[in-house]
Amino acid sequence: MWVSKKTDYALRALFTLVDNYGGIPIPIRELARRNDVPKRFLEQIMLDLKTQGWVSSVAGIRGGYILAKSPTKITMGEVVRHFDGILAPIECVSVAGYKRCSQEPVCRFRRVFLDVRNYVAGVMDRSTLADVAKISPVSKQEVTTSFYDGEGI
Amino acid sequence: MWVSKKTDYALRALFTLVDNYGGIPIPIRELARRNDVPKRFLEQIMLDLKTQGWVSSVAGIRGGYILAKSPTKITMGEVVRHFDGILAPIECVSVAGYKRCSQEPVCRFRRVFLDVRNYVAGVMDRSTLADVAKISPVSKQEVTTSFYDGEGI
DNA sequence: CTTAACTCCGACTAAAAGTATCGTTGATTC
DNA sequence: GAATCAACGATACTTTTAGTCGGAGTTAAG
Repeated sequence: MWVSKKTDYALRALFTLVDNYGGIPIPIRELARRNDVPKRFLEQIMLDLKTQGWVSSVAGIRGGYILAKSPTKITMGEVVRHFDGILAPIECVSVAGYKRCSQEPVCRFRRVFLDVRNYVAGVMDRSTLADVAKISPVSKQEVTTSFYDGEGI
Repeated sequence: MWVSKKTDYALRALFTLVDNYGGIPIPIRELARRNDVPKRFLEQIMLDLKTQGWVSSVAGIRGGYILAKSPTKITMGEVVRHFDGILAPIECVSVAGYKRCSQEPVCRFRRVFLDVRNYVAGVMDRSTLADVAKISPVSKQEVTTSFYDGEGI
């Protein structure tokens, strides 16, 4: 698994804030409860999101968090990349975390990973929070079907 | 990065054996040297590949490893999945490592990850070692170009 | 029949990453 | 000034990663 819990939790909180965009601040306690995230851990994460300028906070009673930026201006790619470093499956095909590999002149499977990288980056960077917020949840039907398109995963 | 060094090293060794398919055994020392992999670590990995039935070994002097199965019968997906567990970005869209998530009925970004999973699984399970062995190494030119197709990664 | 070059096997370890928890302090409203 | 928040830094526990090590068993060649 290459999307960490931290990213997962961050996205959960962000989408709650997207739904609430323009409304009154939501306290961490509430964000944690609604999204089934450990409150103390979410605290850390929200602080991080704030540093990134994606959310802003109001202290004191009646305080909490709101989205600081339009959901059309934040992409899935930015969020995942921020918490997990790189989107690429392997460093030799990453820009953000590129590392030279001694085998580059002869490596053949590198192209396969490059292909994957390009697809993932494309999807992630094209998906804004606003876009994704409109998506309807994946049904069990749908998952089961797609699981057996290929050999599964 | 979600492809471990172990997988990387395993693939390097496997492609050397693919090139040598039908030839005499290659000792670990040689596999390690050619592919720039720590010998003692590769030892472990080769043993694992043997258990999987992908390679077989000859003990004693003049011994070493050969591919035990046709390169058309081993896929990138099998290898990566064996060492790294799952191909999916997150457990809730994986079969091999599926775990139920409390947010499934309301989660919207899950579909994005499902999309990624389907693509990755497709590419990986369709690519046999024989197919990939024919690929020419990625040129610097090519990488630089594709890096800037989208926003990079 | 010994020796050199191999594989095989289990245990071990060091470092990093992942997943949190805790104790306090400071801000804000009622 | 009491109640409810966020802010901050430190600490802790677990798992994964990326190896290393010593020695036992196997085989071919001289």
